[in-house]
Amino acid sequence: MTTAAQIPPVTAETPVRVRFCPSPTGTPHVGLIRTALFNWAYARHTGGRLIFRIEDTDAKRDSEESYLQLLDGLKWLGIDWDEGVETGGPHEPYRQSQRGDIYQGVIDKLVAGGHVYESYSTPEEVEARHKAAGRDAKLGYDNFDRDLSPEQIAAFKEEGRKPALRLRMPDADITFTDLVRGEITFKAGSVPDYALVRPNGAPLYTLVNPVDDALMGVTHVLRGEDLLSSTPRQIALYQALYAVGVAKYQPLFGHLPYVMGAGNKKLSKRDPEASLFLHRDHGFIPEGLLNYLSLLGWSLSADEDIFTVEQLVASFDIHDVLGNPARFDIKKAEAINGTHVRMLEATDFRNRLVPYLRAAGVVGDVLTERESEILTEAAPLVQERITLLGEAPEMLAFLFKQDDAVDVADDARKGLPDNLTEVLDTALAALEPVVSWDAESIQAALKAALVEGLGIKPRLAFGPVRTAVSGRRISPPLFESMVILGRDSSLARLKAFRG
RNA sequence: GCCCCCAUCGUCUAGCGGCCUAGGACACCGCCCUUUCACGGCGGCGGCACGGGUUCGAAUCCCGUUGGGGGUACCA
Repeated sequence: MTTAAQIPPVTAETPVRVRFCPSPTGTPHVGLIRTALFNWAYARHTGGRLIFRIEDTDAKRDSEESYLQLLDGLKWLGIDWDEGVETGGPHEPYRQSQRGDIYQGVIDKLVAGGHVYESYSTPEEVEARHKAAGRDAKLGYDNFDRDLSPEQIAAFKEEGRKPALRLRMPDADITFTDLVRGEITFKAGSVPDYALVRPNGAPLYTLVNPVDDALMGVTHVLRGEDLLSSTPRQIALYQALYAVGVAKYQPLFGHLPYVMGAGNKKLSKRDPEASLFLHRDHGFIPEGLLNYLSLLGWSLSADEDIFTVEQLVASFDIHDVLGNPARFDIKKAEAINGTHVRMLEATDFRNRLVPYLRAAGVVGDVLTERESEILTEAAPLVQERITLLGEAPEMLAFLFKQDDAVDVADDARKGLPDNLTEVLDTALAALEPVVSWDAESIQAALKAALVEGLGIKPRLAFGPVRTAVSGRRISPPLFESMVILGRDSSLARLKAFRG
């Protein structure tokens, strides 16, 4: 721009202040979380501060429930903030719905400084003018009210009309260097004057978002690509805010690529894959989800896909973020989660299973001593077999059931051999004299009797035993499972299954 | 219509002029390990959208085309 009284830019020496400022509408979306994560990682990487602000200026769409979910989600993931709702800070309040007086003060200054003007045109009138002139109605506002004469204004007032307030866009190209995309120029005249305040006096997002960023001293605006085209308007506003003493400097902008769903569409809130809590319910762990989300537009190195949040923080730089949209691939997300599940320390893993077992009704609200013991012994058996914690209940349920309550799955029953009774009888006879009830002894006894004695293949020999004990075709390692169940339970299940 | 963004295996990406007969991961397909299922190991399949430049040399720089996406609100 060529305007005089340039607003100073943020420099490398300016302490980093980033913000995450969602609107509390609906349940947390993975794209939103990725934005929060990158802001957080950049703040932590640079030793800067993260501000958490709530943009609830649309009473019709915002909800308290959604606000609470945002807090819940961030807390679960370990994304914390230095200033903002709940924690407070030097720029309170952090909910825009409570900042009306502040905005009014800024509006007054903008009006007094002549940066905004009254606009009496209704959207319908603008559209009608475009049509009358043979232009596309989609052109947007036509700057009609920019130079209204005092007489015209008086006439509108006479009619009882109330004006919206619009920012006068400078008549010059607007260029800025996007932190992820590089230099971007919007040609002069391509952005019409836009509304900052509704005719009823209510401030719009277009005003309050930059105003709060300015007031809170935000240095790096890292947000979704969908806001890229509103950046020239914000830069123009910043000039005005600087002129009236509200802004100290011009922040840097970085527009993060979209998180796409299947096909070529942005992952929508309707899409189940977009729901943070659905992923949590399925058994994603924070480590795994954060790792995967980081990979959407960023990478640690050429050949490492698995890393911790500490590594993310140590290496994350907004300048390394890619500009192209990334597809959310649930398969890869799960694979990465699985790797993190396996990296968990055994006790930690065991404890994280509890809520999932509880939700599935496998254990009660409070673990009994026996349940706790079973879980401790069984958890290591499934840690390498699941990618999502939610897979554990189905795999472990049989260990917590009464011997007469084991249900047999259809596919398990279908795979049974013709000589089922013979196999079970032989297994029973081999197991009864086993003195030391440990995995090695059980395996040795069964192998000798079935594989060597009966001459059948291991998978055919152990399959019936597995089904009798667990009711499943697939289970944690059989012998270890029988150890956990104990001799009495194991034999009782074999007998019961034989009928 | 106008404005803006994006373009390497199916997907996420490494690559920032010679190290590239393009590397890794997920997915997929084989084989090995194996009491099921996994895990793990080994191997395979598969890509620089197209066309012009610039250069001794281009996936890398420039222009164009095509394709995709977003914006064009008195929503955020």
